[in-house]
Amino acid sequence: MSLRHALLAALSQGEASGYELAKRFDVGVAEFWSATPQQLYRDLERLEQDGMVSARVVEQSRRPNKRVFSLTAAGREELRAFTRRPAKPPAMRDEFLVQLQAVDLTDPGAAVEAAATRRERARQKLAGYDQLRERMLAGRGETEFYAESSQVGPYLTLMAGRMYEQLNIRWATTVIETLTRRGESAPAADGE
Amino acid sequence: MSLRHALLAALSQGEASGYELAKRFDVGVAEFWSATPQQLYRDLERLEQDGMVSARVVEQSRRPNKRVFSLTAAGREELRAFTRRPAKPPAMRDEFLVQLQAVDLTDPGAAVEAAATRRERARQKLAGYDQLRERMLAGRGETEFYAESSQVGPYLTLMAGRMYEQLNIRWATTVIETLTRRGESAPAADGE
DNA sequence: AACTCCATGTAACATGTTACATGATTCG
DNA sequence: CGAATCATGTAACATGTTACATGGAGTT
Repeated sequence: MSLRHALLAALSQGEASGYELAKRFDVGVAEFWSATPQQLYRDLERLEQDGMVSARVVEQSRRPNKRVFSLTAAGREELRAFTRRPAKPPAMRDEFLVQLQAVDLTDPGAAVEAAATRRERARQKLAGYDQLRERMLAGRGETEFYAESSQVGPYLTLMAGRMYEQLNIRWATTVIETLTRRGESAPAADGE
Repeated sequence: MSLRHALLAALSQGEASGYELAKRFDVGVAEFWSATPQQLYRDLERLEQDGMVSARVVEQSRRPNKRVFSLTAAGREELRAFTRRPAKPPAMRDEFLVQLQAVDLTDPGAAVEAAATRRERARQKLAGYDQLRERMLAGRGETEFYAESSQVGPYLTLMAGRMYEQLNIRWATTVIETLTRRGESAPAADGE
């Protein structure tokens, strides 16, 4: 029961429609909680029924109307209560690591390609995060920012995302180099 | 449908019982794929029905008997096919990051504590990984190891786990310092 | 004319989590 | 004697994923 909380946390940064939240969750900011659009729509419904968020229809001229959600007092209270409870340990699901675990019984070429894909993805994510960071800092240094801003939370989670992608880049590079070097010296493990 | 593949990958390192796999998944090695014991038992059943693994009952003297699972030829083939398919992007679920995202509207004290817990956990995981690493290297240097071993896959995933926990330690430290410094200068954001 | 973007949803299905049950053995 | 460890499971429930549906506006 925790996408609900992720949604509340996202809405604590300001109101948004389901579609906008879907983009945030699918693409970028929320590197730490993944969800598909369908989940969002479903859980927003439920949050509304539970009185945690309220929806307001915004009519648009040459676009479909949208329902913009914002936190209610109850929602804010629930979010506060959540932040005081101990957090569950993080859970990861990484198919590429599963594939790599079994690399010794396959063609390492596929793994090298997959690592390159991973690295490229990480670079793009990192670039996105860096832009966001510039916008948040708005010309100030980190120390100034910490003193002035009321957005320390989002900044710290953004830093987590940045560090994570930097790690991905470094690590993927190691994987590529290691497997490539092996492929050269040993003539590849063909068959069993 | 991918815990199945994680199980196949785990079994590619040698046969194991459900209970043993549960420990690997719950505690340590498989930092990159989390699962509860119940899931494992259920999916092992299914894998057996599908002919991907075969079970062998091992009678034990002063312990309950156990069913030890190993890959069948079909299972190994399925695993190979899986490693050749493009991997889905990784998915993370991290409650602490959700809490931190909303830190600006709560007491930062709870977040500092949570960060300290996270750091402690990361240290313990890292220590476990380091031990495992020593055992894998068995006195050899990395270069030697890469040249000799048929366990490059597990080693590389282990490295990913190590780097990830090192990141956690560094990042949690930043969070603690930042929030503590803020708590000193500003007299804490009480109420709204 | 075909395609992408905005915007929201339903329904069916697959996975993951929690609570509970069992029963012997070893450790303090 | 109570707790932890080994070892496996069932059942109920909560979440997450996939496929499909709709429909106007702008873009190539």
